[in-house]
Amino acid sequence: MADKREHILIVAEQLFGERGFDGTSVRDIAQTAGVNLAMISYYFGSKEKLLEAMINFRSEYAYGILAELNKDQSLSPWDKVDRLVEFYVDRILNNLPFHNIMYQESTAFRSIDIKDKIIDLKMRNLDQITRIITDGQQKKLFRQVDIPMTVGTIMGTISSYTQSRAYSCNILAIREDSDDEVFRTKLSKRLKAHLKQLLRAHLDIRNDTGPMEK
Amino acid sequence: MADKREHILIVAEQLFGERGFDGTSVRDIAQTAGVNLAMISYYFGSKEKLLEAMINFRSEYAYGILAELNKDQSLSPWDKVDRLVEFYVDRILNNLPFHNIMYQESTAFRSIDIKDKIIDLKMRNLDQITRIITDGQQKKLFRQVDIPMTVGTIMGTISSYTQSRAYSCNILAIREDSDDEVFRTKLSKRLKAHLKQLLRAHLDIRNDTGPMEK
DNA sequence: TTGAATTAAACAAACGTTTAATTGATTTTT
DNA sequence: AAAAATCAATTAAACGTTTGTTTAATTCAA
Repeated sequence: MADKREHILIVAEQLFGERGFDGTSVRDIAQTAGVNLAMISYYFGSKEKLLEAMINFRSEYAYGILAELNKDQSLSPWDKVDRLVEFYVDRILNNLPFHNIMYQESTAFRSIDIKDKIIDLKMRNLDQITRIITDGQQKKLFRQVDIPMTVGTIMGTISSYTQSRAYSCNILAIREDSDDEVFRTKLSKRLKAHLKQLLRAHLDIRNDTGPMEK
Repeated sequence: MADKREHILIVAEQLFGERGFDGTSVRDIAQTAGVNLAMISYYFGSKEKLLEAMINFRSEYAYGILAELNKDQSLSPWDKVDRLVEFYVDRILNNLPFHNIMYQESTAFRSIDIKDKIIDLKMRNLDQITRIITDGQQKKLFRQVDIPMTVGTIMGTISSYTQSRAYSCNILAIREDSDDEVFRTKLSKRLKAHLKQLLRAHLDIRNDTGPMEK
């Protein structure tokens, strides 16, 4: 085992993601990770600090890519939106356990530290997406929309299908015990296609609301 | 206290909604409800069956209204979509604790009974909304969209803002300790406006995707 | 030999649930 | 009408686990 500390983090991520923070005991983690119970206190101090360490561990890598997307001058705003959708769907689907934890922990307020970290993460997301959309607006391609709500739509749509595997499999018309890869592939395609179509219509300046046909 | 059993259910709903199922002890519930600890086993059998009873208790009332909306012949599909948005935003915002529980419990699989109940609830929602949208499609007002994904968008957008009060208050530009009513009113307005605008663009047959301006 | 890594064992507290006794009102019997 | 019986409602206490954390001893490499 190369890095025992990291190994514990990954095992804990899996379990927290499946059973929730309160639904997972430190004994569960220790046993699954194949380490002694006391090692968790030894490395992290407490169960709660383990969660905090996990958020730090996973947050770092997420920042770079979106910022890069924004810098790329060669991409049109429309291309950027498509890339954005692909980026988020891929990132969430490839990190389902962690996403589930963030998802659950943003409701529960475990500690001020953790709460602030999660809000910080969300704010950065919002900030990056805001730049992409305002850029499109300045170039007269996108219409005026409620940007924070639009971000909620993107994240919320994805979450609503990562949250309940049973329901999702039902919709995707695959067996509930299907391979994880099959599940992700099917869901990824479906989500990306939907979100792209949705955002094209939502953002396009030519779709600014005229009178409705009755 | 008129109906002690119901009173326990309501208190438990509050606590589960705030702290999660695993984060709430039966002693918490008993103390907050002002009843003896043993009464919870006496009335419900177990903590898990209390949750099940709660889902039954809350599920019943939800069905009627949407079905009625579908029957109403005088409303155009566009009107129905607007009503739909208003119905869902209101219902969720007026039942935040229960919504949070459903939200959390659809990830955790507490028991097969509970899982099935939640899926059943979701399926009924999907079914009702499907009727509204296919109706609009048959009348050549709505274009072809991925209906289950669109439902996910509606529910997910709302959830993404009911899930984390701290973040939402940040976006709504109100203080985090604002009155509950203030929070709901502001969020309701914002969500309804956004979702209506979004769905108008998304569903309108005139917005069927032509080539994008570059 | 020093100090970090690892262990089994123990800790007190909290957990969900059960027990056995008691209350209080309603029904049945005298 | 009074007494007895019945049964659901309620209680304090205890049950056996499980919880997160700590201790003190031991291993192991530097």
